[in-house]
Amino acid sequence: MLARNEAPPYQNRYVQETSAAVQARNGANPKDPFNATLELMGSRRSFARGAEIFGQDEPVEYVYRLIEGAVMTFRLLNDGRRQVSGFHFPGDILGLEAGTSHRFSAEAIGKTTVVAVKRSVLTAITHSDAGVARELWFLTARALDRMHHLALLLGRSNAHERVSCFLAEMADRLDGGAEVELPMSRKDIADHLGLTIETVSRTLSQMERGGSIELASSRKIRLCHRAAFRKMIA
Amino acid sequence: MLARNEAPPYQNRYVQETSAAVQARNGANPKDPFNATLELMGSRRSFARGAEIFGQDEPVEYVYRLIEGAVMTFRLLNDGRRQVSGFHFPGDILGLEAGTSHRFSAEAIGKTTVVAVKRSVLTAITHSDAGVARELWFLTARALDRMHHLALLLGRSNAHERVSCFLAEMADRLDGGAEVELPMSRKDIADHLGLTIETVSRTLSQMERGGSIELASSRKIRLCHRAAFRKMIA
DNA sequence: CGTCATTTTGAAGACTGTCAACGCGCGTGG
DNA sequence: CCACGCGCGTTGACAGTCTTCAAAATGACG
Repeated sequence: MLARNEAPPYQNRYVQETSAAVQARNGANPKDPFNATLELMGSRRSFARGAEIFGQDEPVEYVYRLIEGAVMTFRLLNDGRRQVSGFHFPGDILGLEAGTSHRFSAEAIGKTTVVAVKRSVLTAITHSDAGVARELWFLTARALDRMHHLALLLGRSNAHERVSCFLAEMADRLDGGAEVELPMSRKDIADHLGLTIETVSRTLSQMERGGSIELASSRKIRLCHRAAFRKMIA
Repeated sequence: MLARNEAPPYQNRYVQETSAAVQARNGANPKDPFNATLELMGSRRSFARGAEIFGQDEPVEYVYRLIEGAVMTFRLLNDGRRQVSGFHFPGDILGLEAGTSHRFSAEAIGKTTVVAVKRSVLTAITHSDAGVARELWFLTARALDRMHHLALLLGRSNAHERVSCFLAEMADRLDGGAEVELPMSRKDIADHLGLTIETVSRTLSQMERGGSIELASSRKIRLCHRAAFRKMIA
């Protein structure tokens, strides 16, 4: 019944996943070799709210495993426009790049703890350990799948669908039952969904008036009919 | 001076790429081990215009290397809305999935020839050959980078920027100098850019009136100031 | 309790979508 | 050879959604 046991729509098509990939999504499990390796070789670091973990175009020095808190990744245009590509939670791997520079920035939302592993170490391992190389591939493929989902949302859905889909996703990830405590601001949500803060706010208000959600506070949202949210964007 | 030597904006941040990845982008080079492997193990297949190469949610049987023609990949919603995630040209790898089912569909645009390689064979190799595993990772990472670029385009730019960016990308890929011969229809472009065919058509007409392009025919477009297109979405 | 950031709400406007008609190119068949 | 139908693309008028601009309300924090 727990939210974490219900795969988000864009993930449940993975008929078969490596155990490590599953564990990476569900949180720390020191028994699995891949994440155990990360934990062993890495060192803990903490970031305050708003702190940049890494920046776009910077060389990749570390790969991060998120232990606590929340992180968003995004791209910026020179005129300030921002596209938040995703929100990341404990268990997620961050900054895993095949190239040598980061293709996007990562910023802590609220206080965040990570385990940082030297990318060079990880790379070195892939030369000998094909299992690790495949694991990196799986993680990247999952990120790619999410981006396909986001592109569909951004390109072919309206504000109501975008917000619904976002809430459904957060409900799955944040694991608070029907009650969702959002760590990010309206601006962050808007920049993720390709909307403005006003439209996000208005849409949430309309949804509350329509009875599909309840806004305990601006960040604490109760989804009344989760199934309805789930099938929003099949 | 050739278009192929000018990396598109979302690629030129790869400070370092494997040689095979570079060759995969630039077209057939039988000397590189990865593509040579594909050619050796695969068999040629041809598809007519509009033919489905593989469908979303189908099990992954083959991985394809595009030899001739053009292919588009897309996701569909049950109500018919479509998001074209990308257009693919000779040298590109198609249908490379980390999971067991395709996350999107692929359809031939015009007559297309591919080399199909059993995915199981490729997978088997990754267990022993870490180099191949890393190669698959690189290819997936490049696809991911493109999707980030697309998300920024879909989420944070207007019709004019989207079309400009699309034309710049096609000019780079199609390698016809300033003259671009588009293989895809207005509908395909619209579904890629999150617009309607009318908006795409209108935008192109406006660009022609503004002097930035010339429409020799509806599919043959001449870019007058390519640099201007390049920096549209930095 | 005051200040400032965040969020909500309102009104007006812009951009894109929708609906509809027309033009063009092309293959088919009379 | 030309009429016709059909798919594709273009253009116009209008409508709708979302954005922009503005201001009030709420909440966090010293």
